[in-house]
Amino acid sequence: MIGKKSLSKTSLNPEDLHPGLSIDCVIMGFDLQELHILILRYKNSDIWALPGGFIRNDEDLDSAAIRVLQERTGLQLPFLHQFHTFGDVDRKGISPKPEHSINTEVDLSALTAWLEQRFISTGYLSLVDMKKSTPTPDFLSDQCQWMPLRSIPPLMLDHQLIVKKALEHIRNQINYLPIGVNLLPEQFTMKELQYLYESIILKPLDRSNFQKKMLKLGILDRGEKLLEGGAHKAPYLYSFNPERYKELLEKGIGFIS
Amino acid sequence: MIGKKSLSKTSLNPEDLHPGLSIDCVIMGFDLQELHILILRYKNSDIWALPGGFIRNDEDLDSAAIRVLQERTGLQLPFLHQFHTFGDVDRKGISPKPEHSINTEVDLSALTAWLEQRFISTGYLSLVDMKKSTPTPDFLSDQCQWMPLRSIPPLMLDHQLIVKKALEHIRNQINYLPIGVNLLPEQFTMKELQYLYESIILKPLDRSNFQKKMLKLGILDRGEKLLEGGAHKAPYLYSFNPERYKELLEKGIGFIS
DNA sequence: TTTCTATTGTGTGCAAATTACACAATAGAA
DNA sequence: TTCTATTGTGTAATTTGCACACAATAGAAA
Repeated sequence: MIGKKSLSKTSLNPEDLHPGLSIDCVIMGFDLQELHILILRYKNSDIWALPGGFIRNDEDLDSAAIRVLQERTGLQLPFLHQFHTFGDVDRKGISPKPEHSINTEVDLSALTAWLEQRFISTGYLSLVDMKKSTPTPDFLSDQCQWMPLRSIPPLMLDHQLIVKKALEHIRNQINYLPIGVNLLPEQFTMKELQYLYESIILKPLDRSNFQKKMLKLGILDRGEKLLEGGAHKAPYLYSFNPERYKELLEKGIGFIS
Repeated sequence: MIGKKSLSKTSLNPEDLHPGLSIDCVIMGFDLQELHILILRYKNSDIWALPGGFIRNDEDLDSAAIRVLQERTGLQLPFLHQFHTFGDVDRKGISPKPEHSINTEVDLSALTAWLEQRFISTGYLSLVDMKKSTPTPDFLSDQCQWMPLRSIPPLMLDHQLIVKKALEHIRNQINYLPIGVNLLPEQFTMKELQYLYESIILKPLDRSNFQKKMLKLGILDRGEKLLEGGAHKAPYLYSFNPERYKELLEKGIGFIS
């Protein structure tokens, strides 16, 4: 390696990076009956973008995605899944450019040139428990926050399209992705689980039949009653049975038909 | 553009290409009750590989894939679908290197260096009518031919994995991909259609129920009797009704359950 | 010509899943 | 104590899936 700086977890030296390719992550969470995604606001601007990053020469594509996920959410073992690679000619010019760098060893003009090239970008979908994640901005941004899907602002480049594709992917793969386990907290009510699925397929589900179907799958353990709250019969708290859940996912048997 | 050679359909000048990224195509056909894929044998070697190519700077990723498809099969409007991007660190060293070039204007050492770099590669699945395609080798190979899936030789790099992923993809998306229309000739018997699906899911289907299901979907037009051949009741020849087929694909309703 | 054989197109019965409701149970509010 | 909203469960009608039965028939065999 002849780079200005030896490789480290935080280096961003173009010489150490795989050229022409980036990663964009659609990080999904669920709260208040709504899907959320994590987005960044670039420094001194109103430009919002998906969390992303580059692939180091000594790193697998998947590892790069895991690293980006960890850096933005603080999660050690995030669930993630590659869904599409975006390669239109006009994917160039990440904005804004960095005005200064904390790391004085990095060549700023080289970095700016790097950020201006055309990038083909691989999209990764990640499903996380919002409450366990700690959103952290990257070196280009000064804000990183959860935003409900129906109120995300315009995004940089084709990031809107990437989000759309991620949503199509999760709908397509709804019976093969660990949606409940990753998006819900340890304990949840049947209604929360139903809202989660409804927010994905954008269609109402029959409460009674949904409940029976989920129970019949055998993936839920029933806990104690939920006491506080509503002026009505208290619902049970459920949790997933990890083994049965995993089994079912592999077979890909239907949560939703 | 300052390249040695102006851009043309056939140029392979590293300066004109997007760095670090390639395309690999799993081109599928169906014949004699078996799935086939198109593979290349590199010049003066026994090394087999998937048809692939690079992305030009003035070209979308999808367009590059279409171009590769057209060059290898001669088909004008091939069906193709991106399915996964392969990015492990050890994906480097396309072999063998070209010993000489027909195009003397291309810098051979630059080309060799280009072929030695690490490539991240996007996989495309294509479904074609074998009888309408004319397999054509590329500048690195001297053989291009259809091979039944169960007898493909060892392939370069991780191409075996790419084929495996393509098969998983087609199985996953079996109800959303235009399998019949693209893989079968204009007219076919119900049995041929059944064999096609069986060769994909690798499970036998009940003939009687399969037939009724397909007819009930309303995507088939029934033609005249097939006369020649077997010493038994002659089967009808069917063809797809393009409009109904397209409708059904969009809704994604199940050919196979 | 007649009979036989392999395969096609269609029918039938039963089990399982889907769908649309009905209803009793109950935590907290009135 | 009664009321209300919601939960957990039940049930009947319908659709779908699945295994197998059977008549029709093109060509081969007799």
